Amino acid sequence: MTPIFKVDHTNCQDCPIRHRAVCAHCDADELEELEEIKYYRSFEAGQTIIWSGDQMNFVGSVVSGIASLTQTMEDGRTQMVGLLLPSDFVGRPGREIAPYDVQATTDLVMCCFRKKPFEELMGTTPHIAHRLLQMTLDELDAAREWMLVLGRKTAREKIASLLSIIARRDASISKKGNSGPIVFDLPLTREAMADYLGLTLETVSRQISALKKDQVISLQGKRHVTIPDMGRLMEEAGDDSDGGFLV
Amino acid sequence: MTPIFKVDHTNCQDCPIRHRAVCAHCDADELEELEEIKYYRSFEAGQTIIWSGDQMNFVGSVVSGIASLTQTMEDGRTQMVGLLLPSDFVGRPGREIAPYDVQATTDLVMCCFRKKPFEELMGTTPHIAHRLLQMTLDELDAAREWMLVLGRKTAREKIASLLSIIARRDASISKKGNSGPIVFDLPLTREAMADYLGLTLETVSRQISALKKDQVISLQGKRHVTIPDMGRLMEEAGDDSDGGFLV
DNA sequence: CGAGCATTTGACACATGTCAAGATATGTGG
DNA sequence: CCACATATCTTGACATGTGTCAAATGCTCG
Repeated sequence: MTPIFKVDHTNCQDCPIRHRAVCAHCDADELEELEEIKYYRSFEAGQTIIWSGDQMNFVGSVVSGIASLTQTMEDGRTQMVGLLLPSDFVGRPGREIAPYDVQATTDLVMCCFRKKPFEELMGTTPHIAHRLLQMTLDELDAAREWMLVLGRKTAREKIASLLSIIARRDASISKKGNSGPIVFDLPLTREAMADYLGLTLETVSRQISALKKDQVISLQGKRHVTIPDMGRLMEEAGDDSDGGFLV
Repeated sequence: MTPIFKVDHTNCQDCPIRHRAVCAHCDADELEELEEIKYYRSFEAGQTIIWSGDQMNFVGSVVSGIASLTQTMEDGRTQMVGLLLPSDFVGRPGREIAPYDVQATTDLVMCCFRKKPFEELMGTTPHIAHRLLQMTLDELDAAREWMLVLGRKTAREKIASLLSIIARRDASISKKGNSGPIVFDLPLTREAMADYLGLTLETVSRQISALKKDQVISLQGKRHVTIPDMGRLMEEAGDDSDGGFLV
């Protein structure tokens, strides 16, 4: 059933996330140790990778595709609490039980490590532990940034915030000149966007239509977005338009 | 002006947060190194400890009292993104500029470390780095828990969630038998609660009145709260009442 | 070509925000 | 110790943004 997507590299040296993932700071020796406990897994869009409450017997990195972390209340209300992009880390060393659902939002490849050996490796290779601390602190900042969005922004600002985050990420990968229009594909359905933003999918749809009418964005099809003026979008997001963002 | 509150211990061995803070796993030698770069600072309720955008030249632990992290938009909307209790860590090794305001919500004592030496110590004493990773992962979980509150809960559920968090914390410190009424003082003004919950202070006030009318809570004065039935409160919070909480 | 999703749009309800007044605590100076 | 001044909190009336329910439209893929 599960299709195996191509992993077009075989060793860590050629890995596309080599310099950004949890293994970023590792030297050749350390990589060799990681190679021994790693394996690739592929998931198709929509598949659940880990169920909240499950035993977690691996941790790992997203190699390609997008995954989401979601929490669900008993009555079915759900909130996405994290969006995992290539190089992001999944799982928590030292914890047995998964606290959220992890789902593949798009087709996805993960580089997994068996949990026990990985935890042991953490103790002996400070480079891994240190990198994981950095990444966790970054995620904490991102989560707090998102708390402002959820708690204080209007629906329109929420949509603009989400679009500018995705646009910024795409820009940081494809390194275009930073003026001129930005173009990308939305990797999320309206429902996923709603779950991320704490809105309903109807409100998401309405606000996207409104932004389109006001020419803040334009759409080709449902998913292909063009942003003629990034500064304008960031104003709509309620952020400082001078983009004061520290990477 | 700034009153100096009593710090009734002089060395780390007698410190009330010795076994919970970033130094928890340190052995005697490591503590000695920390002693050399530490100093205490006191703040009175309402004082700002660090302004967003400021240079940060120290990191540290909350010894007593409560601090809050807040983000502010240009038009003045503010969202609290973290509540720091005794033993919680302030600041981020490897970062120059503070991303949020840090304020003393109550009178507060911090155990500060000069940033540079602390960062060096992190490199040489894995116990500190490891503990900081643990604590950061815990904070990340708390932040994500809070994203569900902000994004999906009603005003009444938000208030109940906040009360149950504070109640749970107080219970974990004062270790009462876990049935029977719980009593505590609210350390937050209605406005601070509103900023934490993404509400207005009027809505906070109304919902507290409503919970009081429905006998979920009772008040003696404005700040002194009694919870006759913790399970009931957690139902109101929309959480599983069987308290499925992993410490 | 038709079935099944994803998305858009409309009408209406309701929760929460806004603005304004009063009430209750808290502290200060006479 | 009292009286006033100030901050905090409560309550009311009304406005509005977002949710809910329902139907129509547009895609995608067998």
